[in-house]
Amino acid sequence: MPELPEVETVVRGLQQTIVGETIIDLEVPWDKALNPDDAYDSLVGKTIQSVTRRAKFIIIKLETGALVVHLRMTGKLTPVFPEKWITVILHFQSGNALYFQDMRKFGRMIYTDDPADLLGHLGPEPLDEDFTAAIFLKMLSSKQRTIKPLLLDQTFLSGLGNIYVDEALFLAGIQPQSIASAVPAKNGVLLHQAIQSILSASIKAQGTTILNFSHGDNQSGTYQAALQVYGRKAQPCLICETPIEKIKLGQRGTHFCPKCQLNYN
DNA sequence: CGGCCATCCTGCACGC
DNA sequence: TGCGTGCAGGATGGCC
Repeated sequence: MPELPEVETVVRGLQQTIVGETIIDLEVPWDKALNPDDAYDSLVGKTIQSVTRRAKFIIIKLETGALVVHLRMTGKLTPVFPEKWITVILHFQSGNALYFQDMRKFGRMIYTDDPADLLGHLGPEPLDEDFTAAIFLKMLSSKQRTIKPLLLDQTFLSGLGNIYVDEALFLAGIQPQSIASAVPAKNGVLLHQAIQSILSASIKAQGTTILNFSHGDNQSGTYQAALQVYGRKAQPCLICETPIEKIKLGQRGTHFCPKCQLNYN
C-alpha cells in the first residue's frame, strides 16, 4: 500500500534505472491503466529526463510533457519482468523495459503536456520546509471536519495514507474522531511533528510493507516493525497496555488507543 | 461545507 | 475440504 515513503523509495530507485532511457514501444495489456490511443504518439521516441515525486504521484519527465503515475493500492514499477498482473510495459532502446504491475488494477498512468494540470489540486507536501507548525495550526483551526478523514484528504495535506494517519494521531495523543478545529495547539504541534518524523523515519526504512507478494517483491521496506497502532487491534497499547480499538471512520479501518488518545470536539 | 456511499479490483481470512 | 461472504483501501464523483 504505497504512501509517500513508499513512493519516494520507488522514485529513488527509478532515478538510478530509467533516466536517459528512450522509449521505443508501448504495450498496454490493461488499457484502463493507460489510454494507449492518447499515449502512444506522445511517448514513443522520447527520452526520460528525470523522475520526481509530488505527494503520491510519480512524475516521469520526458523531453516534452510527462508521464504521471499513481500506484494506488498495489501498483509497482519494476525493470524486472513480473510473472503476473502486468498492466503497462514501456520498452526502451537499450533493450531494457519498465513494467507497471498491479494486482488490483487501481493504478493509473496519464500522459500530460504539463504535470501541473494534474497536480494543482494537491495540498502542501508534509516534508516541505514551507509546511511549518504555525501554518498547520492555522489549517486545522479553519476546519470543522473529523480529523482523520481530513488528514487523508489530499487537497488538505498531500501524501498521507491510512497507515501513517493512524500512527501520527497516536503519537500526538489525538483520537481520530476529533474535530480538527477543537484540537489544542499543543497537540496540533505534536501532530505536525509526528507527521514529519514518521514520514522521515519511514523513508529511511524504505517504507512499510504490510503484504508480501510471492512474485517480484524485491523492494520491501521495514517500517512495519515500527508501527504502534496500525494492525494492532485488541493488542495492548505500547504505552498504557489498554487494548487497541479498531473502528470504521470515513470508510477506513481506524486504529487508536482509547486511553492515550483524547477526543476533542 | 461536510459526511456518506458506491465504484474500481483481486486475494485472502473467516465462518459454517 | 470447500464454498460463500466480507474485508482491505486511494481517489473520485454523486447525493443529501
